[in-house]
Amino acid sequence: MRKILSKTFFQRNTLAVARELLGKFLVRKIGKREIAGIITDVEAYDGLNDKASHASRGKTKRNEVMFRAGGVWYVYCVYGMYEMLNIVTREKGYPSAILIRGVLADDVLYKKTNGPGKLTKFFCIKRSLNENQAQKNSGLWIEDRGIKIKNFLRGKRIGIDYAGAWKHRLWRFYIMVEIAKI
DNA sequence: ACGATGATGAAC
DNA sequence: TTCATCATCGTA
Repeated sequence: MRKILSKTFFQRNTLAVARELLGKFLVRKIGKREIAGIITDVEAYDGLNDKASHASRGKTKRNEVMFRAGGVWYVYCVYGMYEMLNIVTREKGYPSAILIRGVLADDVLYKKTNGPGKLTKFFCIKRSLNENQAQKNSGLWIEDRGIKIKNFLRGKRIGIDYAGAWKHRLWRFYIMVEIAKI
């Protein structure tokens, strides 16, 4: 089973989408080469009130894509070095997105993709993908390949100590993966 | 524990 | 135009 997730999947409650992204496949195609990995770690950033979200201080040039209808990529640079990959959710006008923090491709690649900055580096994801649809024509999309995640963990979002009370929200969803010794 | 490294947004 | 901040990572 291989089904590319459509706009309607993303244009729903952000926390529900985040939870359901666990076990889906992130697929990257550059030329003839295709690489894919199971999504294992995500964080939700939802609405204007969420003080951890870029949207909390209103619309800016950078976060404008978060206000669009769900199903497009939001890619930005943090700490001057790392690209962060987010998928926009909800309907047009509601700012929200999900940060993809971890992907399991294979045992070797896992070590390289355990973290949002490493993930984008090894999937060759750059800011040129910002605003693009999560569909084949952009070279980056998400597929349902039939994996069902029964047990997952929730936790606080990483690196948002500035967010006041919002830093305690359990809006990180992730699964632990046992890695065989290489 | 800390420095790298540069885009961003708010202040001036 | 300046300046503090930052959804991180590698090294120690």
